[in-house]
Amino acid sequence: MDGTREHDQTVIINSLDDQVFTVDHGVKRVINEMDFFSDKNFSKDASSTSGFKKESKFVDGVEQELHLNISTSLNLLTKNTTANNKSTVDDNASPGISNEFVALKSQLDRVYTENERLRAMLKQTNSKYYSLQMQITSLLQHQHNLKGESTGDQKIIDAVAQEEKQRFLVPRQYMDLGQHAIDDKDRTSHSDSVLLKGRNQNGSSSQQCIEEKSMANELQKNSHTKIEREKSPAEKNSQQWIPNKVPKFHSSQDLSQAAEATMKKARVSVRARSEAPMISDGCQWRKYGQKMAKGNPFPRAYYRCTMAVGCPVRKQVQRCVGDRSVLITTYEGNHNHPLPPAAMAMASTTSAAASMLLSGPMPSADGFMNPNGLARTILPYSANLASISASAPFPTVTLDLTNTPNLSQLQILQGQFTQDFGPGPQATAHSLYNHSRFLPRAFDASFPGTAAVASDPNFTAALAEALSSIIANLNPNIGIDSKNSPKNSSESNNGNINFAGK
DNA sequence: CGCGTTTGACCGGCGC
DNA sequence: GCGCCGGTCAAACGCG
Repeated sequence: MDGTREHDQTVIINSLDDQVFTVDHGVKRVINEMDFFSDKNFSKDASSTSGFKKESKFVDGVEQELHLNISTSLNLLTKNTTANNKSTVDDNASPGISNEFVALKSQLDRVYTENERLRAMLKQTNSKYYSLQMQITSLLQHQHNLKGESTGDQKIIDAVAQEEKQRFLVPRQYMDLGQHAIDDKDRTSHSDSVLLKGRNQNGSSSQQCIEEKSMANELQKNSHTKIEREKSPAEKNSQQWIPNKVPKFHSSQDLSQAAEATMKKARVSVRARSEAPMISDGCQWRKYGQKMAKGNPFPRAYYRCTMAVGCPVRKQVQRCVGDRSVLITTYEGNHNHPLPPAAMAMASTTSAAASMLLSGPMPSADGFMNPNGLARTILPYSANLASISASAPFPTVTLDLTNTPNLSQLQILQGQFTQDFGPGPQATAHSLYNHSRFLPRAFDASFPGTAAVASDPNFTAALAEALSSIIANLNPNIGIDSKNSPKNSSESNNGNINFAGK
């Protein structure tokens, strides 16, 4: 019965303190903080995850190596192995228990198969995002190099300007929207409804959302107040951090600059349940300030990215006044440096969401982008997950990861897509279909342990990655300029098909 | 001693 | 013009 002892080791996620335990014959041991974005979790080298190495031995005849994240899902899906925090098979099991063991084994086999499928999905998604992020980074760096090195070459400048102009054609519309939003408070309040409806089902939903919107608006408002003194020489040279003022633009060149500035000022707010002071997103942050925000008893912490000198990315972390367990993390700016795979997920999420916000092809009859329509169209299946606020000069997309939409909600998505987008490219529609197959599976509340996973901040961050994947697929303008990298763009689509096919 | 955090001061924008 | 507010700075402090 030695083989059955392997079943005694299970992984339990404590959704409250984000710690992962192994249960070895009833002895609970804390391994470490689980981080869906850490290298080790996505690494093929399972041995690097020292704490989970023992998970590798599992069931006879089944591949032994399991990744942390998959192991987590596995055990969460197998309530029989986790529900009681103890082994379901005794070392001295009688023959009468053998039937139960066989049943458990078959169940584990099924679960393992399911996890294999999920693992393939995760790997596919992760690799796709890594690829996309690297393309974005290289493109941005290439553009900056062109700008910086060829000040005397008017042709290159013009080419870059032209490229920028095309790239930010829609953000120009957004600038109109922003001004429009400022000038017309009625419309502003109307757009606010995007945030206020269709959210949490609990009683604090409105308060939470209002608080969140307030924070986002505060960010946006105060983004104007960036002052020259904060810029270090390195930052000035790198052009990565420009004052958040909204200058008046008269020429097309100014407009492109404005669009670029707007692009950098797009904000992504992530709501996730976490008892930890900060969600783990794989980046290195340094705290540079803390303030008590009006109307919120919890302090707001200010962090800046320290992975590279002069990286303009900043984030604010604050607890929701309505629900203390909800951590609101607001990201601003784009990284000016390559990111480790561990940080790629959240960075891709925020980047994709910001890109979606700023480059979404959302023309409307009146010439303005309707933020409601934007949210409804780009995020047709995630009405409870993402929302867009355009009530301030700088847009904010909010990823609400505190909820787990039910299956019925997500099953509507496909229909909504066809309705909103009409018959689109086959690859895109296919990828949506695939995602819609993936998401309900991930969110299905009927799955044992899903709620616990969903409440884990790291899981929610991983969920954000999946969400951004969908967002990126729905919006072909996101992430990379297709004309610059048609091959990769094509590969991306193919990847989606493969993503679903497995 | 170096690095990160804390915290009071300072700044500019905005509303009245 | 004044006060409020959010964001940032930078000196002081703590920790390894």
